[in-house]
Amino acid sequence: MNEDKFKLIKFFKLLGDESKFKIISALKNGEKCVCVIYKELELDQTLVSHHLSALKKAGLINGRKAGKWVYYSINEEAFKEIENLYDNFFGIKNLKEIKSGNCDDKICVT
Amino acid sequence: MNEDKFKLIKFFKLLGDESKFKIISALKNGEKCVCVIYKELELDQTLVSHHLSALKKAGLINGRKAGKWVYYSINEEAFKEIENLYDNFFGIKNLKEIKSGNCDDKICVT
DNA sequence: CAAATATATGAATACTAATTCATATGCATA
DNA sequence: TATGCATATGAATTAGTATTCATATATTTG
Repeated sequence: MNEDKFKLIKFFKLLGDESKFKIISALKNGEKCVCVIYKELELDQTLVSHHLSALKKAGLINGRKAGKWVYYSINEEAFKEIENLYDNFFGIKNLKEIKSGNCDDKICVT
Repeated sequence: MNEDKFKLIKFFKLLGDESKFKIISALKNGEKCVCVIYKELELDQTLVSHHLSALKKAGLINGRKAGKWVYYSINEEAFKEIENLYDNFFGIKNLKEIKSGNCDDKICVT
């Protein structure tokens, strides 16, 4: 489906940014508050905040507020979904044997 | 390893572009020459050419020249590698149970 | 060889997204 | 309540990348 394609593209676009990738990596082993994340990654607080809000908006992470702090964690369901979508689209197991799509066929012939 | 991280990020960045994503999709079932690709996707020849060269440079596709034509195909080895790297980094199977990384620990305490 | 076709390339332009900057909000506590 | 810390937000700036444009190269064919 087409929705799926865009979900995947969006996921790739987000994770294709080094800062966001690092943030997700940092959350792999469980939730962390913003201050821990940005100190750990040596990134600006405000920058991390922007990235977090993009990741949250995309549904890849969850936020939990506790007092002064906000704890972010990976949304495992979202990752599972992405992994399924990926398998449908590109999973190596789905690559068919080479079929020729050469220029003698109807699309390319002049 | 760090090399691996950058390989993954690069992959995501490339596939995060809709045109490149479509091109890879178009190659799923086997090699195609440039003219088939750009007509099929209704994209400019020169644009497709640029994207193909980026994908090739990144090692995600192979090119085979035959007369006037150049046939591109997915580099399955590269995809396998990426899939392994992904599993190591984010694979849902690798996500640990929540461990708290809260602000009482040494990093965040003031 | 001349003309046509397939592809590539480099520079110009247009976009998009990341980063920074200034500042606001909310909560905790002295 | 005044101060300080944690986080968020919006605007300004910067950087990076996609797309287009003009053109070059290679190959095939009449």
